[in-house]
Amino acid sequence: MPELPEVETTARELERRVRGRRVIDVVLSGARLRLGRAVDAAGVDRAARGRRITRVWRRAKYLVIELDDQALLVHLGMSGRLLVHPVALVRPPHTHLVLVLEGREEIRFIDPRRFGLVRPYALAELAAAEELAELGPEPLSPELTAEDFWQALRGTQGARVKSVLLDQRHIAGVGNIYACEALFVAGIHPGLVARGLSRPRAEALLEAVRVVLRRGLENRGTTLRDYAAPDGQGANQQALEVFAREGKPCKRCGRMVRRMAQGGRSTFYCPGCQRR
DNA sequence: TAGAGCCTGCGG
DNA sequence: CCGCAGGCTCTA
Repeated sequence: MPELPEVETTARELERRVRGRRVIDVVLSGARLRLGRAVDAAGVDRAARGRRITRVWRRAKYLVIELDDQALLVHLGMSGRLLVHPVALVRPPHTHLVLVLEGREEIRFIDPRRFGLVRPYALAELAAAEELAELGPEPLSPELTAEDFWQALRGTQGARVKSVLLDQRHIAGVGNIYACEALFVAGIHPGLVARGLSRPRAEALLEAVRVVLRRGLENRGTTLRDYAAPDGQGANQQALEVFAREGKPCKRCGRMVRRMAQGGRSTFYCPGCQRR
């Protein structure tokens, strides 16, 4: 569920709410998370218990909760949330990690589908973490130039442009919603072979990615089902042009928005506004 | 570069 | 009951 704007919103709100607080207890559900792998319970406990939360930040769709010289790397998968809640004995189903803080509040990681990830790292080892090793550039960073992006597109084989946007090795943090929205804003058909995009169209696409991500951030993310940040739901759903709007009229040209399958995911697009 | 698989929950 | 869901990884 969560893409760059949702994860960034979660990071900012966590930072605001819990930075500087000490973790006095750690509770794990024991459930297996991503790929059916067990969470390193002893490692998580060691990394968090008794330490102070010094910083919370985002890289791609990963969150990093820094605790002094330790860190927890967290991915929300499809259905994960990180919430701040008053301490309670009874917690909602699918609560897989709780960091109990001084001050009668706790951070809860709740993930019904269990595609998420929680993994402890020594802060000094984080830069070499396998999860972060192959990630491409941050789309909102000025260090990513249109030229770089165009070269990345040109370096792909036969991949469609939509799939390339989802590939975290080329550009990090874009998911299904914002990929569809960016292609609409750029007027590009999702089925185009990425390698064949002209330099001006590549530049327009990068600009569109930035526009939709910034808008998503301003709206604190898109809540279609159950996404929520610590301070509540997002508002970006009302700004969506094509995503989840199959059969509805395009807001720009009035033609019906279509849905097609690409790589096992749904792609929403307007056949009038998005050209090959 | 598809497709399956990992999971639960919801809406039609 | 079936299909579908803001992700990622491994396989053919």
